[in-house]
Amino acid sequence: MSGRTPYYITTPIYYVNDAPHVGHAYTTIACDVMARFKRLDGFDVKFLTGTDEHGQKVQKSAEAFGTTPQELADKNSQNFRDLAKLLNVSNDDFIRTTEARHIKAVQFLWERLLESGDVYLGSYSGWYSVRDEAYYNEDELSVRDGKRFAPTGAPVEWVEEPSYFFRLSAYAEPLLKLYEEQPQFIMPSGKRSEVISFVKGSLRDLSISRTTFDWGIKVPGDEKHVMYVWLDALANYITAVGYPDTTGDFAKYWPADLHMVGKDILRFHTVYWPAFLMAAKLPLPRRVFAHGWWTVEGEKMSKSLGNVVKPADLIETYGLDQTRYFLMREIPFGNDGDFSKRAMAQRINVDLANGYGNLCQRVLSMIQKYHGGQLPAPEVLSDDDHALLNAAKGMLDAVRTELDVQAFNKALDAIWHVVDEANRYVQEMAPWTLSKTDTVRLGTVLYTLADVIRQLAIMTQPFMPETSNRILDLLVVPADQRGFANLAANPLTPGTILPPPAPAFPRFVEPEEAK
RNA sequence: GGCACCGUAGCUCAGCGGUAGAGCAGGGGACUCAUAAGCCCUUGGUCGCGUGUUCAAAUCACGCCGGUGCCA
Repeated sequence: MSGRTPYYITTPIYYVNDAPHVGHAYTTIACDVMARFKRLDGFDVKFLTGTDEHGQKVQKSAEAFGTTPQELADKNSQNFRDLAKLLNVSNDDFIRTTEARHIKAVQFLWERLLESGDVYLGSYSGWYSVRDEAYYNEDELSVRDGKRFAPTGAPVEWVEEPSYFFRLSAYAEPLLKLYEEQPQFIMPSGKRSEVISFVKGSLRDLSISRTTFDWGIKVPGDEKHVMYVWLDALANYITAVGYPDTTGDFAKYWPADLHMVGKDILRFHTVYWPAFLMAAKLPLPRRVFAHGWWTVEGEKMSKSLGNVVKPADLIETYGLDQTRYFLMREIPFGNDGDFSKRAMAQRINVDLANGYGNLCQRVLSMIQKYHGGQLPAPEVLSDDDHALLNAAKGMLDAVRTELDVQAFNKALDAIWHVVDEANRYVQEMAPWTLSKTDTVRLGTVLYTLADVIRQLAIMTQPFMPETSNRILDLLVVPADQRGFANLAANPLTPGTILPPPAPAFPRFVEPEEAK
């Protein structure tokens, strides 16, 4: 009885040569928020993440470590699996490009590309950067000390070898038509303009196989060649829904609703990938969203500066939900952002501890203090009560609208509007006075507040699952009544005995410098 | 070099033709349920510079300066 609408969302697959940093965490958390939101909103969600394991760079690293590429991949893939767990991410699958299911899918896809007539054997000569796993033109390079470097600063080497090519040049028109007809295929819109101008500037055919190393998926029927790592990698999105079997999960989930990517890999996802899919006669994903980068205290993150922020350290220092909240709230998704201790502490203290957390604490404490911990029953509702309840009622639509375009920060703004209204309501109703003058009215006020907190906690689940659930526990909301359908349908039951409250978000105090 | 985008309060940004806005930070006040939190009030900007269009310009056009991105 699955009448639920499917929703398929993916992170990029992370390259096993990298160590997990805050950028990986950011992408993954953003996807997790979307996935959790959609599930609570009644969708049948598939949320995929995983690792990209082939390529010359991995082979070289393995050689340098005196190990095999497979061993290196096994070890480092596990780091990303651990990261997902550490971040409390709710992915439904974790794909590795070295898995049999993927190799089978990619080889099948290759044959479809061959059939399309858009793959031909030629020979490639040009500059290649192993570090970037990308080809460059002569005029893009700079020369230092007699060596050539890509615009990214990565060294390049001259490669000359037989290679299969994909006739990407034939896809300029269809791609431009796609961008035109589906304006939200590439987001944010600034990135869309960049891709359009890139495609208009003429596309060259793409080399899609290599013969000078062998850590990759073999080209069917010509095993001297391994496939270009990006062709291999991009296909993970269809492997995970069962391709080449196009019934079952593929029929249900494909095309993907959202590929979330960092801005560095936008071109692969908005030019190469749709072109491959068109050639293979498969439906195209609905949206690719490119998010920005985080700097640290105003500086670019880099190994040489030694300022790379590790997710585990953030969680250790600030807490998991606090970190998730900060990353989603601090900047408009798509923009670059700056991570600073000051901004982090401010968000935690102002929004979480003083705003949301303290609201819960003061209300629940008053229920203990004035009502013996038993949830009061509401009597006649006043205009003030209705105003607050209506604000809460409006949250879901507002948040849904914002998350439909990945405006995580605006979604949180909308929720916090209600937090602020509720704190104001407490002040205006002054339950501490009512406790002496009008206990009937007191009961109504406290009940109203408790139910608004219930709705807030339901709404914050996608962003801060752990703490939200703790708040819902304090309100004794049954586990099966925490979906968005329960917002209006299942208000709190008067008379319920509530446990003694505990603060949801502690204030963050910078540890004293040890002297 | 070409094409985009950006330059608005100390900070981050919204507004994009009709008497300058929000959050945070700063200042003051009344309260006390609460995580010394919350609430109310408040200081603060010739909207990068210049010219033009218009009855009217942060808002449109052109030029310049400064910054960012993509491409070459």
